[in-house]
Amino acid sequence: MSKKPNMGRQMIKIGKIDVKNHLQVTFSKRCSGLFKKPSELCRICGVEIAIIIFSHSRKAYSFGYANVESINDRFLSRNPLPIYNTSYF
Amino acid sequence: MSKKPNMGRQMIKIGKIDVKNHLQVTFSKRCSGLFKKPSELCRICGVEIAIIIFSHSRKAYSFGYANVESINDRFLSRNPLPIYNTSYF
DNA sequence: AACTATTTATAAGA
DNA sequence: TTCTTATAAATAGTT
Repeated sequence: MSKKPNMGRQMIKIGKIDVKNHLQVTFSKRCSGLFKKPSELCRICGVEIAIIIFSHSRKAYSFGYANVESINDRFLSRNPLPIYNTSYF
Repeated sequence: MSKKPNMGRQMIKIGKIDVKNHLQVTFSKRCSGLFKKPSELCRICGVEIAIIIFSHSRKAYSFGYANVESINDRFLSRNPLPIYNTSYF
């Protein structure tokens, strides 16, 4: 049969992918991985995390992880919170 | 000398850590890891990503990754974008 | 903060 | 898009 062995994960240099199909696949794979860590950090350390992604088509995907304790805390304090810092724009 | 061998990374169950010092260390370690992936996704796939973390003390840490191309695009279109989706609160 | 064994994420291929 | 596999990357426990 002579199967070609799997090359496994390769080290890539972090830069813009120009092959459209490859970009789509990579984006899809990485997106699904992206949300695990914040979700875990929230559950482990009890912080709240929000992630916002703007795709090329300017669609906004947002994901939030929050625990009841800190939401309640914030609600009671009625302290408006900054959403963006200057680094964002 | 008889050094005890390092146990290496252990699998943890994802749940709230109650030991304060341990939590601080874990938060610190994971936070530094957390921002690499979005940053890479931005540079690889050319999307914009923002992350917001609310700590226990209600301090907000936000980090944004954006490329010039899409910022410019958004600026020109003057299209206001939703920041939160319903899952956040 | 550094080390390292091990788990987790993922690039390439199917 | 989903699975497999080899390997890169992240990290839990230790020092």
